[in-house]
Amino acid sequence: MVRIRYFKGLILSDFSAPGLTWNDELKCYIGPAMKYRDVLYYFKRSNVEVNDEVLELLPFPIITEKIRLRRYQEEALGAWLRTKRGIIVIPTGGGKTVIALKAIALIKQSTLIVVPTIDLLQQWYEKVKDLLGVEAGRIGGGYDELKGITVITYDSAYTQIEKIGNKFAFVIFDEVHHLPSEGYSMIAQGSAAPYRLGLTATPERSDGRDQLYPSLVGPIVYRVAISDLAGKYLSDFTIKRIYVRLTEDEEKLYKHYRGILRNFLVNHNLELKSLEDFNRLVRLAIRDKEAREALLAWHEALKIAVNSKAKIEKLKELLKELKGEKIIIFTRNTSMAYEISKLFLIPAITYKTPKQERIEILEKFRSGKYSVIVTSSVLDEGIDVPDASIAIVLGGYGTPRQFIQRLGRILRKKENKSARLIEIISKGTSDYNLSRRRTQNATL
DNA sequence: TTGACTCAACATCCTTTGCTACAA
DNA sequence: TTGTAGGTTTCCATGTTGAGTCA
Repeated sequence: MVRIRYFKGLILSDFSAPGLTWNDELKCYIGPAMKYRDVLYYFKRSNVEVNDEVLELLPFPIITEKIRLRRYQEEALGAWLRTKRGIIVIPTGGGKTVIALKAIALIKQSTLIVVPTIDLLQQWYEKVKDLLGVEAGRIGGGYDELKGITVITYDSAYTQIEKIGNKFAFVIFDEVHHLPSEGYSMIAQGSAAPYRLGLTATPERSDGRDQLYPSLVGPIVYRVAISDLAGKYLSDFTIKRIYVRLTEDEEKLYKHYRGILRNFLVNHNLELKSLEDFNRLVRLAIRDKEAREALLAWHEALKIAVNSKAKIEKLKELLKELKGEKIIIFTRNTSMAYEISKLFLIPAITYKTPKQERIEILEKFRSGKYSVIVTSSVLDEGIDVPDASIAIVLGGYGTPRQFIQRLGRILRKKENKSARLIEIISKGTSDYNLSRRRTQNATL
């Protein structure tokens, strides 16, 4: 007979099993709690009797479920149910939440839902009430209620997982692309939950840590692309690129800053061909004054390219042409967002916008009182943004994730509506590269 | 309870051009 | 003179969030 138990995010066992190592202090074999399912399976397969004291599950509430899934949602759920582990990839607006709620109704065991923002905490709380007929517990954003179905922020889960890691049989990671980061991955490791579901529209990470998914949650078990749903469940869409040139003054300044960078690289026999090269430059800049100047010059040049005057001129034309349409303008820098806000008298939302003001602006955008808003990257993810028909991208990162998230903002299905994403790009500059990087690698 | 503040964590951060193939 | 192996420092700036503290 082998005894296994839970202790502060770990699983403790009297006997050895794959994934466990001997610990002198605790005088037993230990491993991360996420190994629970494998360890249990290993002992059972080896015909070893187990005294299992790991889980102390919270009671599951009585629910009244009334969810009807679309066909692809059924398929996604079916794929996940085969192993009850893994990630479902569905575009924004494709209805990830209802699949997860249906899964909760089928599993019927205590469930922890991990979300990145307080906005999503509230949205999930409301959905659980609406579609399962129970009040979920909430942890984070000023709440601290532990219940059979609990919604928690990643930040709170990170600090509390040692305490609650054995109280849930099922854990759902919303926007699961956050999970592999160094700190947050501890949540998955410290949880003993045998059933795991990850949800996202954009699983790929630029740091390559998406390779950790199989061990933390399970592999991608189902994936549907935007183009698969466009026309039927999401709006049809078009993507248009408009190229502009820097003004003479901007080009002069741009070349000046790029020259500083280039001279430094040439003089020091360096290249900027990979992210590693770039990080090397960053490390150099800590001590070396010239390297620091080169890096600052790189920042300045990028700012000129991404926020060029020609883009604002083109935007002016577009706003005239698209009068009456619901438009979200996306920028890379907050300064550009505020400049446009001032110039065209458009409300701006950035991370500096107080919460109440943000709610008011979005409400007026929803009701149609505002037809155009400008934002940096706060509205990319995690906030319930009223749908628009046109997205104008003036600047952004080189990541496909941001591109797909922004596109998702205009794809909510409406009758007779075709969505349009318009990118304005400064040709012959690093802005062109950023745009190419984000669109080339995006699976649409 | 609210608001203003600080702090820690997370994310992005690289290729600027010559050539070819292909679609409009 | 040229080549190579071997560690180490989680980061120039900017944007964003949640949590905690204090008045």
